[in-house]
Amino acid sequence: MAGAARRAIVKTAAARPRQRLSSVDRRKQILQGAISFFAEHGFDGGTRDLAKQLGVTQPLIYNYFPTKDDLIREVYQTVYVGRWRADWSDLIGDHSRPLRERLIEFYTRYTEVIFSPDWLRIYLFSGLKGLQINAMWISFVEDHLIRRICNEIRREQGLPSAGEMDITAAELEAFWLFHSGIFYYGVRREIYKSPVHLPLPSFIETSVLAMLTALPAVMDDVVRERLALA
Amino acid sequence: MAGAARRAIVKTAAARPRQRLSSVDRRKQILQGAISFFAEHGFDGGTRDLAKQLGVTQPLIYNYFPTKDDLIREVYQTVYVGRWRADWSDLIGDHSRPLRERLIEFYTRYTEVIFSPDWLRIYLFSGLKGLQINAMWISFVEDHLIRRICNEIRREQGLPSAGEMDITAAELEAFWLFHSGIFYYGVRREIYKSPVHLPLPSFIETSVLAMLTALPAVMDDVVRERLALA
DNA sequence: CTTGTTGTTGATCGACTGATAAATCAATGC
DNA sequence: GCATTGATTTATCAGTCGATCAACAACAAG
Repeated sequence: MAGAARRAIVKTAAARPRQRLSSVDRRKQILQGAISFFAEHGFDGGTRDLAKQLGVTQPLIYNYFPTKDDLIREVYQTVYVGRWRADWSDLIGDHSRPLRERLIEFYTRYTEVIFSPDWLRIYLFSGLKGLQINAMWISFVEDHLIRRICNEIRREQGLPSAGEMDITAAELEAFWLFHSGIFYYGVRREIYKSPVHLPLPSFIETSVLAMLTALPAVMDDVVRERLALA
Repeated sequence: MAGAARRAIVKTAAARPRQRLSSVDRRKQILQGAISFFAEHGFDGGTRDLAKQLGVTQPLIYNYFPTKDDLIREVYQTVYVGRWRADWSDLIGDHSRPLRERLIEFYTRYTEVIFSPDWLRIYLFSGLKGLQINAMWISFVEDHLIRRICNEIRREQGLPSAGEMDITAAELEAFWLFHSGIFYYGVRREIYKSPVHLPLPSFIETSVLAMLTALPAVMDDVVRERLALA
């Protein structure tokens, strides 16, 4: 009787009835919810609040993830490892198109992925927590993007390729200067909600122009130094 | 007797006796301790741990700061409002020295202040917490530094001053690109503990070179566009 | 309609949080 | 030396945290 009455209430009330999902679907739902929840509240956000946002009870989370840390680990896995696009490096090396065009397209694609509050906020949180995610992402960016782009600019300038002469520290840092500048545009806009003065496409165009003007100057400087030593 | 015995122990033992400081000194000590503590652990760090790091008991903190939020507010006040150097803008406008030299010196001084783990970590934490500190700092930087530097570069290039023709969106963002790039060097080094390829002085030199090469190019672009419209 | 499986919940534990109040102790003035 | 003032501590409260477990309920098979 109590059961019947309860069921009736449950069917009419706004408070939705017990939603019964398949094991895999529920797991996915919790993981996706956790991504946006931890992005907003940081990893110190409580599992009860996360459960409330998901519309389930807190112990249910522990049915799918043994500990909160396990859940967090999967969040990282999904957001970072899962969003790196393998074709980014291919795009950079596509000699059938002018470098300027390739760079603009690359940064358009790249920022489509990382300029989301989820991606940026979790990235910043994890950096402050001292996890190695950021250092890993940075070294990945350096190996798969920055060194390649430096090499393309060398090629464009008629300078020796990376195979013939290692990318120098000055070149790497000069490119990091630009790359970080673009990253930080996203942080200003998405995290600090600070007004930016150009829409993203124009900003990318301007940045690529600046990049392609400044890097050859730095390279000349470096190469001149190398030659002086030789 | 027990008192005397205790005093004797206390004088010799490592566990220090009840340190009785003046009200103002204790307040300062707690505030300074809070800066480094919150920088390391974030604002979710517990007051008990902070007290332990200070070598005092937890309730003592509440004798000087009514709530934890009050303490945090004073941390912000001390770190940000208190560390802006008024002479930075003067330095930039000192026409008796070449612009390149001024910029190198400015960024040397500027990074001396902000490239500390305390400053950077609290800055990043507060940004994620949604406080307005960051947006405030950014607009301060834009008004007191970036616009002035853009104006100096205009002057160097024989272009109309900011008074005659407003600094354009493209110029602002182009400069933000560099400024953020320098900021992020500090984040990579101090927060992510990621290897950087140049020591700071060389990095600043390279960045200023890149800046002074690229910005005129962007400006030419902009001015050409303006003239075409006129 | 009954039974078995399993997704889901309510109740609860111990540890820890910010905060309070009363007790204690060190220094100062007399 | 003694009393007073105020800095500091001990003890404690209510609330929240991550985590556990037995009870409950939805669906499928028989």
